[in-house]
Amino acid sequence: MARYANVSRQTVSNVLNSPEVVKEETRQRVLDAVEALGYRVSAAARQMRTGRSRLLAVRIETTQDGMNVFDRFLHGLTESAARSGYRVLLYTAADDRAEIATIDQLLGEFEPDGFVLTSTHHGDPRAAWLAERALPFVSFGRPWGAPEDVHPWVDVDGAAGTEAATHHLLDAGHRRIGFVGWEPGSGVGDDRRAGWSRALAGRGLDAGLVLETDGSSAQGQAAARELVERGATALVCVSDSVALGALQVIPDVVGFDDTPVAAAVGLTSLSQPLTEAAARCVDLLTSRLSDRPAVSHVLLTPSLVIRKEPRS
Amino acid sequence: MARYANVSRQTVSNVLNSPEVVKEETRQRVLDAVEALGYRVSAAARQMRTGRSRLLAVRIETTQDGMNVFDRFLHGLTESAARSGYRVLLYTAADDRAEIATIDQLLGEFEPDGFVLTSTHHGDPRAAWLAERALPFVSFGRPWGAPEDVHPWVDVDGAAGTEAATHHLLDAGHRRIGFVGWEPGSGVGDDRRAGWSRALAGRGLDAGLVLETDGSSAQGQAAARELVERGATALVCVSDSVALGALQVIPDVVGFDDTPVAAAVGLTSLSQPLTEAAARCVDLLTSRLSDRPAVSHVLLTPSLVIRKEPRS
DNA sequence: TTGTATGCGTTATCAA
DNA sequence: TTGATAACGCATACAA
Repeated sequence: MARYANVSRQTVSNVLNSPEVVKEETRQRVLDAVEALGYRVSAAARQMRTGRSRLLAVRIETTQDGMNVFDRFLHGLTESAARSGYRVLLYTAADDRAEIATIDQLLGEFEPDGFVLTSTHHGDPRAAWLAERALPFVSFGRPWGAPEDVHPWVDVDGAAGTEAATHHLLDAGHRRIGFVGWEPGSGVGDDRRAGWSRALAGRGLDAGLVLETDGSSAQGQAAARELVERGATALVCVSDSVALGALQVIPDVVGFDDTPVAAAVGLTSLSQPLTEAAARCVDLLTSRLSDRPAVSHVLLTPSLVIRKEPRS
Repeated sequence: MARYANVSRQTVSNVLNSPEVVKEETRQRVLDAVEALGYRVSAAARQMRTGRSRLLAVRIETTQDGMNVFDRFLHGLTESAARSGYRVLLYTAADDRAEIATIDQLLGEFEPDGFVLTSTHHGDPRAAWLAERALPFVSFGRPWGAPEDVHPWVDVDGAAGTEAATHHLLDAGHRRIGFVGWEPGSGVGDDRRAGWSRALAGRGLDAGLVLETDGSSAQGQAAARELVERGATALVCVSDSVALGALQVIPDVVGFDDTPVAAAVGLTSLSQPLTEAAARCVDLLTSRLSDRPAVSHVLLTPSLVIRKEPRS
């Protein structure tokens, strides 16, 4: 490279890293050489010198029934990261402890510059572990049960979503709207439930038609049956999975996540702006990594995808 | 490290890479030091010296309707790779040309040791590009339209799957079984169709009830309507997407891929052994990477997930 | 504005 | 069986 352009290695490095310091003519000559020789910086060598890998590590998730949105988030993350000059490194882990162990190992070997945590929950040991060590990370999901700004995060406003869904049903004339949720204690589940009850409270309606499930369609269906017996005429659900079960019982149901299943069965559902969320995660992480001042968190609003007008 | 264990750096390296060459006592001392200091080899430094990154690169896919199986394959790949000491690096690309450009760039920067290609098709330029340069790669998907062993691959036997599906319907008493496929020329689609017609031929039945679609549920539904008009009493479909459409027309339908949507709507479907396929991809790649003789390809059989007995 | 020297952490080679 | 040395490619400090 340097020989080809008739300069020193240092000049080449300068052209690439601080172009303004090199004379125009020399710069052009080097740039031509870069082109001609198809030169690319070696990530490994650069990492050895700078200590930065330009790697972002993320755990790849799977769920039992496959009705999740992680794949779309991951795609967005990969794309956004690439735009900022980062690549995404994948790992798997069965639980929080295993994930911490893997992160620890990754840190020693590939030295990712940052981590993206997903599926945050109350008392999340992963966030605590990373924060303790002052490692750069962002979570897709709020620090449930912890102060709002203990670490940077991006999340989707579940409450705003279910509130909009409830209003949608109210506007169609429904007055006895139930909620099929998860067992309490799940930050995400409680948040989604809060939006529903807020909407009802806003119209002076009772928010008593609630039932908890394990998130399966089977329990969703059972819960829906009971709520309908208790007078519910429409249901807001914490997920598409339980909504799918509820849909067997009653037509006016709103799900959450807008999974392919929702589209397939004509289920109205709340769609998370996943590409946007992923992009914001990368933003937060990269500004942190380049010591730029960054906002501490981002809360996005889901949108209601209406697939069928409520009947009454 | 070396100082702590009172040996040279080289001895440490030997303990880690060729333990048999080091005296038992020294080895133990070094191992203790490794433990005490929480030592981990730096991937970057090792890569600089050896030229191997222990990275496998894969493109992350998305489809329009989200009814794909790639996420499960990717999870399996990440897990299997980790077991063999490799990590998965993700990238995105809009088309084959962009993918080749990205692979080229990756090669210069992160220098992945191997690539996993998915969604292979006739005249795939990616496989040709990699093969030309003698780069280690394996594809999940056969080299359609090329000699069987131009490169290592893992695939699922679509024909065997649709043949089993057709037999399933035949056994229930159906005699006029149609096939809803993709436009011809798609290797995967043609293969799946071949299994259906083979099963019918085996019973001396006519394989005339075929229609092509673009893979959407809408076209699946339209095709099903027409085939039913032409006398079909049951349908084998090239994908869950078209099967979903067909299901609106007639109950005895078999899909392909066993996506969450199939489970949601009670659609009988063919399930690909994706974890197994991913594991075999890693096997083929790692044996190639360590110059072990490897089988050239692996063909796996999908299994029929019966969700509803055919009526006859 | 450009060039020289150095070291990041490994491992291969070779000598002891 | 162990140790010394060199080199991978880059970026920084410093000298010219």
